[in-house]
Amino acid sequence: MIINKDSAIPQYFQLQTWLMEQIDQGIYQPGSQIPTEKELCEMTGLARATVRQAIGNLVGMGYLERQRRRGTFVRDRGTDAEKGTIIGICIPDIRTGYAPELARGVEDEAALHHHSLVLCNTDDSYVKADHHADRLLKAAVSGVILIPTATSDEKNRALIQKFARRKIPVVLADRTIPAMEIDHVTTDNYQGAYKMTEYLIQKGHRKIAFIVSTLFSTERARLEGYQAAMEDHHIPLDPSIVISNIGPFSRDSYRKPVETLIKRRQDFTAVFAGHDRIALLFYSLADEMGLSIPDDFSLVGYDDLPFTTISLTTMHQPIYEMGQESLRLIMARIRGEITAPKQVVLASHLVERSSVKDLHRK
Amino acid sequence: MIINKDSAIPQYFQLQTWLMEQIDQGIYQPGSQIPTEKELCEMTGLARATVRQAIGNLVGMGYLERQRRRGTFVRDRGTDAEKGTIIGICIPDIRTGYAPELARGVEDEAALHHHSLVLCNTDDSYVKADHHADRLLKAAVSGVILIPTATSDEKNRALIQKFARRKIPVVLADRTIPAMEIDHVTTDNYQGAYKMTEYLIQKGHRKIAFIVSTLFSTERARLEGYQAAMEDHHIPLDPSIVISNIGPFSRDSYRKPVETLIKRRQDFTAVFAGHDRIALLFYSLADEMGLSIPDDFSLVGYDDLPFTTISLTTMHQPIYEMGQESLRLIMARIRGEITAPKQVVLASHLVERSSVKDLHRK
DNA sequence: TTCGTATTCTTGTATAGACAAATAGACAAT
DNA sequence: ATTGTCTATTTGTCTATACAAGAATACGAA
Repeated sequence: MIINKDSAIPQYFQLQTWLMEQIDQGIYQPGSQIPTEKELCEMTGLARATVRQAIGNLVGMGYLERQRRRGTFVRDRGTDAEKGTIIGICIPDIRTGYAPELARGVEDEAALHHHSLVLCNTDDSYVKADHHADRLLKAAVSGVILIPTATSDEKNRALIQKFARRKIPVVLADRTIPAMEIDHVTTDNYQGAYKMTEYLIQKGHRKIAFIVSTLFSTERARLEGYQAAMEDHHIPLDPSIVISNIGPFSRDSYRKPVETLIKRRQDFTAVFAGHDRIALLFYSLADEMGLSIPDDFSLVGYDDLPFTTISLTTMHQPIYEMGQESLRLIMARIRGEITAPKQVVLASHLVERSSVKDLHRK
Repeated sequence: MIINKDSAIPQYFQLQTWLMEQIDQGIYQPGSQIPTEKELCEMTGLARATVRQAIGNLVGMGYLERQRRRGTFVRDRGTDAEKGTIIGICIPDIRTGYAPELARGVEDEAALHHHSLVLCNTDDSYVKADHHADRLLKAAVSGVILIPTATSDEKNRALIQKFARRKIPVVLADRTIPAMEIDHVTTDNYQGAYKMTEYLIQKGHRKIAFIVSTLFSTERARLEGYQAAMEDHHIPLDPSIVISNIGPFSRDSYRKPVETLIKRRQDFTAVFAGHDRIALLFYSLADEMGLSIPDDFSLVGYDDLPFTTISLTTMHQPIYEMGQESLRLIMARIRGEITAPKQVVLASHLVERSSVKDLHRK
């Protein structure tokens, strides 16, 4: 019946596997008693020590629980539900940009379902991300929410592969990797930038400077949206006021290009900053140079970070919701509720404040 | 010799314990081979099955590793080092104040030693913190870094007790609990506020408004430092410009008291804001009311958060280092390197920017 | 009915012995 | 020098048996 004595598979292992199947299939319900050792001996024709070995292993694995004289029972909380699921999150830097908001969204959703969140800061460096990956594997996480680093798609793929080999699902948040079939949660950056550009055009701006780093899929999409909007409105693109060959954002490294751009302000009437932190830098440097926004030039950003001292017109991204969705997606994947790669795209909306001058009503 | 056959303690257990002791004491070095089963049988006079039971348990516990034909070896990485230690951190909100900087300090130090950090946001609520505590216990964390919530000391103590019952050490970061012997890492808020107040006095200010929430040990200490400095300089305290009976900070709830205070600006020349986020609110509201700092009144803060659009004179707190120290302390406690409660107090320093007017040189 | 005691069942501990499987190491053949 | 073969050793798997310990249950006395 259950045990094949001629099989190369050890008999205790056969019994162990069979018992696990019964439990997983719900034939032995959590909390209920499984047959006694003696009964299992009779059922399988094995010696008691062999039966005990199988049961002993399952006890060690958290499937069963033995009680002297009373019998052996299926553990109420199955194996990993016991510890609550642990999810890893790899973000560039918890201190900057939208990372805090995203992390909070993920964590709130995780707490709601009694999961735990392990935090990793990559600083957009592949090497750091790789070390974190090893650490997350050691900590036996059940899934990973990853914001791809500012490196080649190749390396980001390798990183994901590292988890895939251990059957650990990965969900990309915010940024994506081109030509890769993988779960991800983003906003429609192309549409967002398109609409923002149209907004500026509608306000009478035709010379619109643009600054992003093409290292990131999000910012590439914004660049494309900007270009498409300009073309659709038959406005010639001026490459000299489009800066895209720069690295990941830092105030220091962006200072020079931004300063240079501001000095050339006779060539444009508005600046579309790739994200709010760049826009903030424009404010700082404009202030230093004795200029004011939107009097000397108009400015828009992207993200809608919670700044309180400036009044920036920007594209609101639902960062918190993106975090929540990411966690929901990874949990659905872990539970095997979805099989095909799923892409969630959230809508953004324009938040009009006072950093753009309407050129029509001078 | 090793085994007492008459003892009530099972013989396999005696052997198991003995082997663990040998390993812990380094008599059997990591990576080295322990005696073969046969040898152990001869050494102890036990049957091989009994010896195997002891060894089997130790293999399950991660102490030993069996290799067919080669022998049984002491595992290189001892038991919990295997999975890396998991540390929990409970902070009010990862999005606000110094929380991101603190979390980053903790995480960097943790990553350096291959530990993992589980993030919990308490929103300064005891109920949320309590739920997080249950979750951290389930996740089997080895230690917890806690920022006490804005509730009674009683409840915060109960929270710590919850961990203590499970022998999980807790380190308090930033805030402390009065009359409690527990590891903590703080800065000297009393001294810091004292020095800051002296700075204002030295700049010619005598009517200095002060605003904090006494729910927090840090802010209480700052209030005391302020009062002591005023008294030491024989300046009478004016209770009408000291606001302390307010709850945890939020822009909405602080808006009214701050506005009211600003309207009474004929009663003071400078405001000492309990922390930078309050100071930032002063900037916003002053701006709304058409006032400017430091022309209409001087302002100082506390924390030195990385604002880039205002130029606030403030007390720099080494938040990042506080995070690092917290992690070092909890690890030392976990490893049992310290026994007596240890308090780490880090130094702050004044950062002079341009939010204070020197009243001497009008 | 209630309480204490004896019985019985189930897991816990322990022994003795056997064959299987894998591999280090010695030895032989190429 | 390399390769193949054999042997001894060590862990892996398995059987059969025995008694101990603890808990549920049945039974009998108060």
